[in-house]
Amino acid sequence: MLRISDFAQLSRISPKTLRLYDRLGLLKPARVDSQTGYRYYQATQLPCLNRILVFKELGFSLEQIARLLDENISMEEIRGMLRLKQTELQQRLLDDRARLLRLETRLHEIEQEKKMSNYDVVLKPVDSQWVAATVGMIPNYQECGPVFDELFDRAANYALNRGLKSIGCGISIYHDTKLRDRDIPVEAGFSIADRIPNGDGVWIYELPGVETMACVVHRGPFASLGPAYNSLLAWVEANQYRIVGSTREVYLQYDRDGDPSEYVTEVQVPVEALGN
Amino acid sequence: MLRISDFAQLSRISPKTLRLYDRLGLLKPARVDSQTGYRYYQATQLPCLNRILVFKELGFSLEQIARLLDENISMEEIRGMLRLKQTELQQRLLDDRARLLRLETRLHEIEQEKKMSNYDVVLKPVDSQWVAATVGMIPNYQECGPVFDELFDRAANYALNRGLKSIGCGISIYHDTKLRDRDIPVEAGFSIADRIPNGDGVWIYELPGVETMACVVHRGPFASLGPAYNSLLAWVEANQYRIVGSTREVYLQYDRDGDPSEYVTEVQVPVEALGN
DNA sequence: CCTTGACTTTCCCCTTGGGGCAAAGTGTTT
DNA sequence: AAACACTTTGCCCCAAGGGGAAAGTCAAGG
Repeated sequence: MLRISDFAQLSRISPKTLRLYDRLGLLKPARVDSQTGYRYYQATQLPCLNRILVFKELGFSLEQIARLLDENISMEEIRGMLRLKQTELQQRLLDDRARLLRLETRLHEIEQEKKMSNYDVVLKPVDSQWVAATVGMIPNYQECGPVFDELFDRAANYALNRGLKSIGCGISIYHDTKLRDRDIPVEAGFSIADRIPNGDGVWIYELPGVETMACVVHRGPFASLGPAYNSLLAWVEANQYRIVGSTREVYLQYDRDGDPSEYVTEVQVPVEALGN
Repeated sequence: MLRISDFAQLSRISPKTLRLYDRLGLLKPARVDSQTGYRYYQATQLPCLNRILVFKELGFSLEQIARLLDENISMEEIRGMLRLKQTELQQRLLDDRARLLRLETRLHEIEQEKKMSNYDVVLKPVDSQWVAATVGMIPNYQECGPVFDELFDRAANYALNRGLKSIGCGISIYHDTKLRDRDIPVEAGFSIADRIPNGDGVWIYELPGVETMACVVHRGPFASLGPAYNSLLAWVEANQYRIVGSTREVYLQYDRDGDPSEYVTEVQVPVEALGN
């Protein structure tokens, strides 16, 4: 009969941990002195402990291990749990590889430019939302202000006249950004909470959600959005994603008569992981 | 000015989490009403939050992120932290790959044999230890009992006559196991707590520790050690390790006149990861 | 036989990054 | 003025133990 610290030394598991395993029912001591509460173990319990350690090393929680050690468990169920853990591990490998790539991209950037980019690209899902949108065409990216003003005004006036008490953020959508850099078709509109009918060249529809949207937030006038786009697109390429939809701009903070340096705009582009 | 849940919706971060970041100094609200304690945020704080999210996604702790966002941090220090995280991630990738391999090995075993092996192989470091050992030669693995008995007796008697109050586990070491299966040179001895001089063909020396020892525990008579060896060696090969030292047997529970089915023996083989 | 030191027990608090819930206070709308 | 949505702080919870305290237990030395 071994005392707890002897068994601990034999197995290289701390007494604290052995007490925990006792409490959780993973490994009961061979005998517990009912007078003193002292735990006594036997060397024959080492194989059982080793099985616990193997499962732990494979990434199972102590609760799952308790299930795996249960007498009444079928081989089928064990296999199922292993399979589940397998796909879980595979997923984590993929995630970690992507993470490492992002980290190395950032390291490169720091080492090349001696500073950190002003833009941080995040991936997030975007929910679908109802919008009141107008459609137009801008001549190019420099002279689009007046066109947008008119499009947004039309959408806003229509929605408010139709009884909406408030409208959400302004949103614009650029289609075909790759094929042309002039005479670009755009949508401009607002997210809305309540549904109203179409009319006056204003379409009410549900802008679909996007599972993975690469986003960057820009602060300042629209004329300085260029670097934000550059950062976003460089990130997408460096981290092995592919653009799978239309670019959006969300005007989080905007006041036509306010200080442009206070504008806050989120640029969003739907992406999909390239590699596997 | 946005209330906490508005800002939460904008950033897809829960109010709870925003409060936590406030408390940890990661992201203070633009204004806190001193009367009510209400937190008010501004859209211009989104870039800062996004930087936090990026670092979090890279695997940094909130405490580390607080350091990374500190104004007084140098580019050098940031680079250092990123580099550290990089090697950490690389190591985790290696570990996870090994883990996955072990898991798949086990799954294969279950699917082939419809049951789990009786032996669980664990990796652990083994410390160096002082031993009192004798050297001998066994004709083969079947008829080694008498030789071992004599070798162990000699070592034990010598140690006890030299004043040692107690001796530790019996240990035997097999050299050259690959080159021959008969006339095998072996060492047999005991771990000891105090150092005594050599003599009578008994060597006192420090058995070196092993960084990574693949171990399996067998319960039962020595004659049935074969399957334990088979499991251990099969595991080493399937999981891409290489044997880098002499096999050891540690007799954790042994009584020459006791019931052999109660014997507990640990078979140890020093290994090293093959792949990289 | 007694003391001493090593060991063991239980109990409580701590770690990360929040989630859940309760009570009490605020803000906006009808 | 009441109703309802929102916010605040505070407390407990998760996993797998680590650290330490107070009290009890064991074996060896004097």
